[in-house]
Amino acid sequence: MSFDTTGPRSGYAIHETSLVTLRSSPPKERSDAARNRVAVLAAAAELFARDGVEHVSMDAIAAAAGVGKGTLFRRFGDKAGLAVALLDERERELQETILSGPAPLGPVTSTDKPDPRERLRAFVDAYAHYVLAHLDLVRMSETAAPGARYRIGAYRFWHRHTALLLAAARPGDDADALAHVVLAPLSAEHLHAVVAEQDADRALAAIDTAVTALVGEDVGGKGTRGS
Amino acid sequence: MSFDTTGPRSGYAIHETSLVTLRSSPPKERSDAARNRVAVLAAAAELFARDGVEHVSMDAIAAAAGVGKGTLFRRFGDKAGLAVALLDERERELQETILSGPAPLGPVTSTDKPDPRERLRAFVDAYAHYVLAHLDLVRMSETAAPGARYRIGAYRFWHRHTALLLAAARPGDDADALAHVVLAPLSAEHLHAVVAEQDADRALAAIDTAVTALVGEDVGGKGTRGS
DNA sequence: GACATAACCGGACTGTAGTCCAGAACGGTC
DNA sequence: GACCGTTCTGGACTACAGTCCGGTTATGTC
Repeated sequence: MSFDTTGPRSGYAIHETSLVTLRSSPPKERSDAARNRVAVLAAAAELFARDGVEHVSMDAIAAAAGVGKGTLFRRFGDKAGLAVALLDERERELQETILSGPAPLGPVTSTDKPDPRERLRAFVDAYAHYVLAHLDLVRMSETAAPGARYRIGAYRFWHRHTALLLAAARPGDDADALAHVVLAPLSAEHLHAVVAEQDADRALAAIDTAVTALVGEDVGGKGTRGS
Repeated sequence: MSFDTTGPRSGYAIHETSLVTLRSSPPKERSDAARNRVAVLAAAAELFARDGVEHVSMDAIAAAAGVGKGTLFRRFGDKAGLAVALLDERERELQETILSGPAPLGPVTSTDKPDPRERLRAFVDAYAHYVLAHLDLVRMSETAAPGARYRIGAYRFWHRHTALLLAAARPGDDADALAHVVLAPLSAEHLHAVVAEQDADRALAAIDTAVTALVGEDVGGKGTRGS
């Protein structure tokens, strides 16, 4: 539970009521600690790439990085934390686009204000692609410890974003609760299983179908279907 | 992976294309094996009730049952398998109602043929209640081993059922893929997290909102909403 | 540059899931 | 009731995640 809070990582924190960027705590990090952090991340990335995320033990990573196990766990908490650190960079990109990038993902558009329905659909699709692209790593970050998915800051970020869009698209509904439902099929565990059984395109299409049914196609909003 | 297939357990198997009841393999079970199975299940149930599912180790169960660890794993495969065996009874009840019980859950109605939309909503609600009632145990059965949820026969049963109803309610869509999406927010891991953060009623209401948006209210089918 | 203090380091240690296999127990046969 | 192939048993064994703490090293101060 005691986590690394010193390093220049974990880019975003979520303000209670709105999405806010916030560089994490003052970059006070001892030089040896910094050296080790880099060594660990490099070693982990290499071992994961070589042997597959599932077959790499924390001992092996510590050994490859030339670092003790204690150091490894002190900095990253657990296996999930290590995965989060490795994903941080790429995740940040997506987060930045969502916060301040061009439509449909972000809020920036030349004409009028962006449509929350389209933004939601675009977000779900983009996020699903992100998870699929780093499936094993994300899966580890979500399942290494029970309940990990819902504890990490990133999930709260995605949840908040989803809830804000839902609140705009479906006023009157319980956006916070609905957002969890929308995010459920985007868990790495779920996508992993579905993709293995069917294939990615069908899974993505089905998710889009469900989201579209929930919020509708676009502003013209003619319900969703008419049987 | 090598599983117990002898005992009178695991009530249903799923035929490739339709829902079929099928008592499992011939009840050929050696008397010592039967004795031990009962002892293990009884010991597990008691320890779980006393100390909480999370805090009971397989060693402890084996010891309490007066049985070796090897026996425990041979019969139940892993922790998830043990949970499945314990849930079997209650799950079977729900399955039976769905297969041959009264509407809205089952297909039996006095008037005309049952409406798949209502049946789907009823099923989702009933299943969610079932999971919530045995949250820790179901959670263990789904998360003890990675991907466990999607391997156990029960999931395939629920998935098949959901897919059949979806195929009737939304012809033209990819029912198999959509069924996975519908089941995603019903995972124990997900419900556990959401219930801890909000509460059960909001979670249930949100799930119902989403399902209703997907299939509509009833046969009268006037789309879902019109902004 | 010596000192004090806080932060960090690493490997021995613990607890648990899951494997393995030599031998015991079963149950059918003559 | 003795024999035999099959199935089951149980505890020693491995591998891994995660904890703990005495010793070490960086950094700010005089």
